Amino acid sequence: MATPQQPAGDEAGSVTRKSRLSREIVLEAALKLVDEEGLEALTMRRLGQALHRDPMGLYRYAANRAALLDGVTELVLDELAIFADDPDWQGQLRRIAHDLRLLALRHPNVVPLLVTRPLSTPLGLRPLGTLRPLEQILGLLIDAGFTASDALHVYRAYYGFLYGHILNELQEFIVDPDENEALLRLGLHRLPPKEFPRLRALAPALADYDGASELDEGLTILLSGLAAHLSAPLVKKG
Amino acid sequence: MATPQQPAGDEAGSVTRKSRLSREIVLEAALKLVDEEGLEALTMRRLGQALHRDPMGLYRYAANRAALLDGVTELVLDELAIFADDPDWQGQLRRIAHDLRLLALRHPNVVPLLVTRPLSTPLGLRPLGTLRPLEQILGLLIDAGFTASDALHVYRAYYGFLYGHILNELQEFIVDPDENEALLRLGLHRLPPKEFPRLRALAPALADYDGASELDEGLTILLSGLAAHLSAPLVKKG
DNA sequence: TAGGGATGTCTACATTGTAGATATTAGGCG
DNA sequence: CGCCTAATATCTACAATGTAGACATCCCTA
Repeated sequence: MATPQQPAGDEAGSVTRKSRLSREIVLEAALKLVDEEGLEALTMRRLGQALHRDPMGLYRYAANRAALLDGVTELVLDELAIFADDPDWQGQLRRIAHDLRLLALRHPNVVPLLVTRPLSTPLGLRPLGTLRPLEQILGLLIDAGFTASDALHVYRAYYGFLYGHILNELQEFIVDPDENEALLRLGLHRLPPKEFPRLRALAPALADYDGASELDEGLTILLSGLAAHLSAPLVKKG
Repeated sequence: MATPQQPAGDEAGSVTRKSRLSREIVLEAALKLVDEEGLEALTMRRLGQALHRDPMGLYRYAANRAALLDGVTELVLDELAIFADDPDWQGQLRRIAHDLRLLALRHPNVVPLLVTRPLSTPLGLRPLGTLRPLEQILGLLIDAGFTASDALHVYRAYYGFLYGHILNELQEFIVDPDENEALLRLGLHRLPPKEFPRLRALAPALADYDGASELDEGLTILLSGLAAHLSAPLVKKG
């Protein structure tokens, strides 16, 4: 009578009688696995054993592995909150950018999915969760006074820059944080000095990358430039 | 005696006696495979059979599959020519950007590698071929009068934007080019109208994406903004 | 002509995604 | 209360992958 749901067919004694699964639970377990052990650790069998389930059962919640990956990206993007009614579009875009940056830093192993999956899925067939930010930002810009097609231009430049920045920042990677010489810390000592003089000389600058402010400066340039070149609404700051 | 090199142990008669391999030949075959059939078609066995060789032999030219992928990205980036002595840095960066864009359009299946591989390899350990553009652009900017650390800032903003644009452009994908209604062409008809009104309304604008000019406009904004915010050299146009 | 390092080939194995058959459960109707 | 049906869970099996390790063969040099 320990497990009220089960009529004692399963005698083996492995106690964990599992509560009903759901797509959300599965995806969250998948995300956890990716966060902790990387993308290639997310296999059906590993995920199954993380959930104490038969791997085959997971196919009820994701048609195949690709769909599972899509689900994970969707789950991550859901963490991004967009308030489409803020009239300060520049401020709003700035906030979103920083939010997405932090999200990427929190889930670095998911970033390849974020940038890669859409490349193999036509716009109209993507998971809705990944299209929602696009729709919402378009709404934000249109509400702020942009033409629909100008809104699209702004969105493209903005999102392009944002994703590019995130990729850049995640790439500049510290090999050995214990080392205090910048050249060594970044592994740049391997590079032939003749061929890569400036890269090597820039080691210290590379080593202290302030991603947030670098992103912010770029955004300032880009957003004000966009505002100037297009049918810019007047609003600027709260 | 048909095959002079072989002392008649191999009787089966498959005639093609293969000329000596080289890393370049292997990588070029790999690139061809990726271009024609996509990334996941690049397996050791498929590549082996494309070269009429035993798959195991390929491990002499690439330590493992990951190294093979790195080699392919290196090969592709080698197509990019950078002339570090041009004093018109803006013009030069513009040209490079368009070159890289075209390169990406020519090898769309390689783009995931371009943006993804560096994420799993620390800067100092990357294939030299992928670091060369960075070094050269730094040289270009420094020669044009930028501080070394300003050059790095410019590079980051520039390359970030460029990669972002390329990703963006490759993502906006036509599902059914035969269809002449934009909504259908992009597969957007699947989206619930209530939730995605602007995206659906923008279908025509999405359908004719002029990547080159979109890239160019973004660059104009970004480069002139960067020049204004930093220790900008005076030179502008040839 | 003999040796030896480089190069090529074969077999084998662990791991993956996933199809398909089979067992087990839960709920509705007599 | 008991059976039938559909959902759900589990097992077995298979083809494909990367790659280790043993073996065979080549070709150049001495």
